[in-house]
Amino acid sequence: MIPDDAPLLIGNLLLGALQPRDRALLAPHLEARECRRGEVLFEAGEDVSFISFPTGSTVAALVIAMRDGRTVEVATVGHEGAIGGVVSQGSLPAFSRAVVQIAGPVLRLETQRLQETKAASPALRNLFTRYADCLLAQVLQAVACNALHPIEERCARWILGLQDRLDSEVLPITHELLADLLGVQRSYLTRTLKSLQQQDLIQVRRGRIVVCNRAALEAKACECHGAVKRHFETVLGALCGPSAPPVALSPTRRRAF
Amino acid sequence: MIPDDAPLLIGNLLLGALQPRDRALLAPHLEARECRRGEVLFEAGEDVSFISFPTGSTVAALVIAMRDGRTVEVATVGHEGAIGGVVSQGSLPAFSRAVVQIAGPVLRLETQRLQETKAASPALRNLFTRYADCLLAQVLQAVACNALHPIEERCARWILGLQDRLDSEVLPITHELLADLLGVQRSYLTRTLKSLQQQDLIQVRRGRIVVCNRAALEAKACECHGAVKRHFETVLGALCGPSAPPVALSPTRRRAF
DNA sequence: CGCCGTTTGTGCACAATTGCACAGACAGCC
DNA sequence: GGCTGTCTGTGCAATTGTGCACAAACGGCG
Repeated sequence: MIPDDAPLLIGNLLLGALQPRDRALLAPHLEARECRRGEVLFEAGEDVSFISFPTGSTVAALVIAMRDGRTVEVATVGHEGAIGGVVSQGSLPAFSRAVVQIAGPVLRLETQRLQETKAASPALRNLFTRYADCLLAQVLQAVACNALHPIEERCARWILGLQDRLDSEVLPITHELLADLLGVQRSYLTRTLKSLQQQDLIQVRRGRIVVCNRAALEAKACECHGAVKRHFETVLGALCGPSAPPVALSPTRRRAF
Repeated sequence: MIPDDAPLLIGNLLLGALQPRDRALLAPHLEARECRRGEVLFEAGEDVSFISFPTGSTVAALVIAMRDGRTVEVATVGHEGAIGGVVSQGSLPAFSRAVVQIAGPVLRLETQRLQETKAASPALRNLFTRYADCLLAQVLQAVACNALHPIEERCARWILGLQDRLDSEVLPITHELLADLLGVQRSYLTRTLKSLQQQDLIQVRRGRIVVCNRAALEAKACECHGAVKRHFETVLGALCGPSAPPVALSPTRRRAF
């Protein structure tokens, strides 16, 4: 059992935004787990029995695999949200696989418990509905982004998104993995990263990417990152933003998600 | 006021799948409207005060516009679903624009009415949650599809989707419009359509596309169309499928959506 | 019938991206 | 300190898609 105000619990913005009373309803049922990179939270077609709340710098992703084996990330979730049955909320089969991309601590909750608690608390219901709306917005934007924007811009966008969630300049990811997530060819992605490096936006290291000029990277990225972030701020900002309980990160570096 | 069993009302699969009792809760608040092609149901950023149920062969789309003016369709909704606040369900700002693509009758309902009715009926809540899950699945698949599949396959997929909703071989759409929806160049789309025509899958006419070999078109299309359709059948099939009230279409030609 | 605006067809240069092959570099481990 | 497996860099041909210009075809309307 986790204390209501445990840092772990507050390390997820959704959970952190709850009133102490609502948080107390969930806390007894939350299970802390450490997830490794690559760990599959649920597989496409499976019933989703747990909802996971990444905390700290843990990041998970919804991934769709095609018959030919190629995969793409279709949604990313960090400590700003939750993964699994966010929309369906029942015992429906998952449409996509969920994979841990950046290892770290996660809080798990049985889907059914969440359902019960939602029934009991309008504020909690409201919060999750708002998050679902944001998740959908993120995915809608990704559809458009993949249709219209060249890889370099999408790559820059993706780096920004990961940095927001990690809150660090150093992103532990290989070209290979990033290429898979973007759904592009590894060798071309290497060239793209090198191009970004030549523009002094990032530095490419073995197994990691270092952001050295965030502002310029934002300028290089497509507008999609900003559009989604703005929606999060509009819809969840008052709840998870500045007025939310402080997170264990240096204040000047806190971001919306 | 619309009678509970009016053909118009049953012409939307979601409304048609409701128990007569639940349908009676909504019916008094439904407003029938005729929509023209191009009509904007709501604009991005606006609060969504109405939810619209396309009936018959009316088709609407969620569209995202980029700063440079280019647009893409990010979700399509026909008589299998509903558009507007399906997920957010509250008075949150819409993330994307909603546009009528194929003119026809639509039933409108104030978002707030739907909220009230949901509060009163678990079955209705369940149905809408299921639909929201399917909508999300459709969008997730579109993210992957746009990332991985060449235009010809996506084009074939799109044609199948429209045909499902229209239930006709003849699709009233111009190259120009279709290119906008897919987010590709008109001149290239013309070539793509011609290629599909040369394979005897479709016939290209001025202002319309005629499907002449559905099966072969399905083979040419990417797997995405099938994957989404399967999810609809799994999640909504028992409700909106064969066991649902008959729709005014010839039985052999009925499709899942 | 003939005109006119819209829609479609096509040519061409070139940019973006794939696909594949292979060399080199790094980091951890024994 | 050297081996080994993973990760990164790069060369090159082929394909896919863009961007633009302009001609041709169609169909409704007066």
